[in-house]
Amino acid sequence: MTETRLRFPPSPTGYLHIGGARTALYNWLFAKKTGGKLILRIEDTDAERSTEESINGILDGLKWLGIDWDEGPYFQTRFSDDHLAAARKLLDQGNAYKCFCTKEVLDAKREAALAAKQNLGYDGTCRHLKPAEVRAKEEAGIPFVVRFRVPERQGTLGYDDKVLGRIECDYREVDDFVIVRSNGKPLYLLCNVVDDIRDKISHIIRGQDHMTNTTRQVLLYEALGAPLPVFAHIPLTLDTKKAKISKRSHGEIVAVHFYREHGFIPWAFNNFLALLGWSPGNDREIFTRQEMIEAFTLERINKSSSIFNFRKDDPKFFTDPKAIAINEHYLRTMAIEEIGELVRQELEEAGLWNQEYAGEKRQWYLKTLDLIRERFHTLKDFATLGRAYFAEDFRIEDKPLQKNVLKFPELQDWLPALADRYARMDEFSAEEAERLARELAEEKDVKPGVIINGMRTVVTGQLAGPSMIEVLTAIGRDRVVQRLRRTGELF
RNA sequence: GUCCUCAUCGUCUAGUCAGGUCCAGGACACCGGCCUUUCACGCCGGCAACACCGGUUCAAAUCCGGUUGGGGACGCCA
Repeated sequence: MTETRLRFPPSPTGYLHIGGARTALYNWLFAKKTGGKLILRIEDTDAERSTEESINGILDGLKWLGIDWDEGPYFQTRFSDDHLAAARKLLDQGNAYKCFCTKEVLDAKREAALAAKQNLGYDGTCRHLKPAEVRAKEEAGIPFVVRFRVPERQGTLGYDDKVLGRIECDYREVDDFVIVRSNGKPLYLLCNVVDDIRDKISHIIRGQDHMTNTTRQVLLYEALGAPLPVFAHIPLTLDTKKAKISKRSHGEIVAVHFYREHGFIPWAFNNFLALLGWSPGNDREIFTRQEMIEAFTLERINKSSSIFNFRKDDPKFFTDPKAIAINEHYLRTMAIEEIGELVRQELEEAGLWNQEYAGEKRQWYLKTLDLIRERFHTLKDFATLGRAYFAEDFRIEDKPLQKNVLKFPELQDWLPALADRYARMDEFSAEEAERLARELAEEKDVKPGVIINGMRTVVTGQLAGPSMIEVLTAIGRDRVVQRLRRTGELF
């Protein structure tokens, strides 16, 4: 069997969004699974909308996700000679013709058709122009586009789709489409096919929004004398109102960089994305890279589109709850050393990183992460909710402050007193520290919870957290004593 | 308007090709309980779906037809 060759061809007109990322992921998975190659091709033929910034954004997004490619990035505009040669060939073969209809006229016709609820396609005005007429118009300097001449055949054309099965369409339904602009620049439908032929692409995995393009491109392959690749049209991701997600209407929430900035673990996000339109056929949902590569097949991609279930302005779930759940799963189960690396980046960004965490304090660092990761949702939480473990300038949240501290003014005396007892201990052990706390509660005739919860608030700033014993050892005697002694400042 | 296409819990989905093992399984979310003098994790339990109508068949989520609903495309964008 010859090598499988896949491609991911983003147009650099904006950031990488989750739909594109998922398409890239599926291509990547299939390439890896079949031992093939993934080609990255930047389709920048739309000069007006393509930007350098966007190219970098897409590359960064893919790198963050860990989707690597074997060839490229190629830039489509570098191959315009190939595209124009193909257009020339089609023109010479009679598979294409020059069309002198102006954009204004076509737009007007389209608008009229839309208003009259008529068919929208090109009416073929220039299709039957005689050679002499063409020559005359050319000599008169009238600009023209090159249109593909859809064969006049009975019956249907189509292709076998790996996801959807046989797709067919009547020849009469396909309008003559433009392959070269009037400014001489080739268009997507043509460029895409020419590049795929040159790059020897064997499998095209792309969104279902390309289905009508594929129908037309099938004709291009035939006219260019090239074999058809395997097509797999994957379902689209829609928003909760079942509209196609787009950068324009949804903004940041559908951007890959949003998830990087919100502390997602890259592979966890891939794992979520993969499940949006694919399943292994059993109840398995969590996969390592290797496991997913092995499990992935085109046949198991879903036919129907899925909904990206983010709820705008939801305080608890800032994106699809399942995405967060999967991220949490990885956060709790990944090897602590790996988490350590990811959190290191967060701490560095927040200015909380201490080089000793990689050296003599490494054990403490990893143990602390392991202690606090249980109730976190994203990598960001280590630097925010977990700030008290790494710095002194942590904020005491208002809710626990009210509930656990201010409600008991006596704590102003009790907690510093407890701090003194801690300071006097020969050896600071968790068990003994807890015993002393309970002893104090008994002396003052209050429930231990008053002391313990007050202490948690003062020491960590949080309403919730690991058991107090563990917190004490993680933060360490010196810092605990210091913080308890300053309880009065909170009143 | 035309063409293409899809249809199982709120969401992601298993089951559909090879009809019976499915009064439909898992996950997320939600609700309740256990654990925990915090909160979570974990564990246990609960809620919740075969779009509709016909046909084929001893038997239909599964096959066929239609209806309805959803999505996509119809650019000198990609």
